[in-house]
Amino acid sequence: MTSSTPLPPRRKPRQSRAQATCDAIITATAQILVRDGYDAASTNHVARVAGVSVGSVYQYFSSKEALVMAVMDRYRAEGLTDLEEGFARVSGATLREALQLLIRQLLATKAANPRLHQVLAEQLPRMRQLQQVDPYAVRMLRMVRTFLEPHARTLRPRSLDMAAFIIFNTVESLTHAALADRPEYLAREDFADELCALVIGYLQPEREEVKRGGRPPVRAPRPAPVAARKARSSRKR
Amino acid sequence: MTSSTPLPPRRKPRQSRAQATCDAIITATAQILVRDGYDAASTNHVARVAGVSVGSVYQYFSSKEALVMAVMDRYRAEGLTDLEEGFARVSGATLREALQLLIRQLLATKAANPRLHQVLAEQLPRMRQLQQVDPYAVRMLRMVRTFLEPHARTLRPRSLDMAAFIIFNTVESLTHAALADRPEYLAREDFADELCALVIGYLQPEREEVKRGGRPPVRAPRPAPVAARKARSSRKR
DNA sequence: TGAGAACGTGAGTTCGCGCTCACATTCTCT
DNA sequence: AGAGAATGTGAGCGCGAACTCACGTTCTCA
Repeated sequence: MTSSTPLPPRRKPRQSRAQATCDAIITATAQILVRDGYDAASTNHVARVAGVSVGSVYQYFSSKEALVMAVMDRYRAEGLTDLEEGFARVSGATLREALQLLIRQLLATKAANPRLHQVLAEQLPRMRQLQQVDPYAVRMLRMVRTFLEPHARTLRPRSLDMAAFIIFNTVESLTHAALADRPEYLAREDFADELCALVIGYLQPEREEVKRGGRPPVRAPRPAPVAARKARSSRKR
Repeated sequence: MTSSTPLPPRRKPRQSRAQATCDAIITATAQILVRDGYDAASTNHVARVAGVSVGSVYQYFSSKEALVMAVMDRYRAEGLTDLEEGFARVSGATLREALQLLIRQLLATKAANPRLHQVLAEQLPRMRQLQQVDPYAVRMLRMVRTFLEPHARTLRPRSLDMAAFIIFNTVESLTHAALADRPEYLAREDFADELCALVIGYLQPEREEVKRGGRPPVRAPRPAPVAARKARSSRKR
């Protein structure tokens, strides 16, 4: 009874040789995705680049989608552990400091391999059709929520779940938008600063209206130690 | 010289019959996209649903991508004029009021035809490859920037271009994220409120730290270029 | 050492896609 | 009316994709 299983499940590598084949296939897929995009990643092409035969590809991956999914899993697993470490590293810091570090880390991760993250982000919806619930997203959201929890009393949002959803997707989406439209933003410090401001401003409790045309009412117990912005009479265009 | 042009350009409908055919094709494409997704929208299928022959499709659209692009153009043109009206309607309001209205309007638009907006958003990157610069995005960004301009003096962000980019993509992306992962959010008032809080919090000038405990001085990784010492009398500007 | 499991092969099958073209029909305009 | 432009038709071509299968090779382990 060595007949192949109906459809999705495939043989798992048991020998190290097989594991190597598997890795080579995933690596080749990633390479092609980066260099030539999704449409160029045909199974035959992947096999050729990986130095194996098509048959071998289908030993371990039930379809082309499974192939791309494997690439996603590999790199998202990295991102996940990185971020976990990041959370651990900032456990004692203030919210602001923590966010500054974490956001910068996330930006750096994507900037390190922009094309890959771009292609994967674009293919995410396609993957969602095959995988009803995305465990990666679930874990990410849970991490953010756990991070917010101790500060809950001092934060404005009442639903931490929604807050986690909003924060996570804001940072992730803006990174991808920059990746696609404004690649130069990724390396700019001020972009990271803006992301921080966005998240922090969201988390802070409400305050009075900003009056139109009036001076900004700084109503704080203590003047901000933040370096005052250089006053400019003319805004940049 | 009535020979067909090499590739991209196609005949434009001159008679009303042709215009009707064209409309039917676009409508059919949209229908299929909504019902069955991008992969099911083959040219033959589109033709069948539209009640015309494949040849007719290729009279007016040079490729399958052009077909999808036409669908995007149709619905984005609607969204654009809607938003333009929205901006006009809130010209006298405060920033907060204006944002509340505009964000709610945008959410309502997407909620009215969620599947379509979802599919189109997913195909946007593919379209970008064919259309170097997206005039829709450009106009949207310009509208947001123009909207921000009169308030510039009271806003925190120094670069209005970056601010427009961030605000537009934040709202757009979060809407799509909700569309895909939390469809129930789209109709919830509190979600719209959170989006408003996000944008307003971002635009407002900075203030004191949220944290009350031992607060280390906020050191932006990149200190202000000119400030030699902490200016205590920073009433700014 | 050898039997059977795991692994690897790649020519070949199937399929449906995007797209064309030679031709038919309908409209416009004098 | 009728010439010519505009519009519409759909069988079919070429192609390359995803995927299979009958068979060879290598490993494992009693």
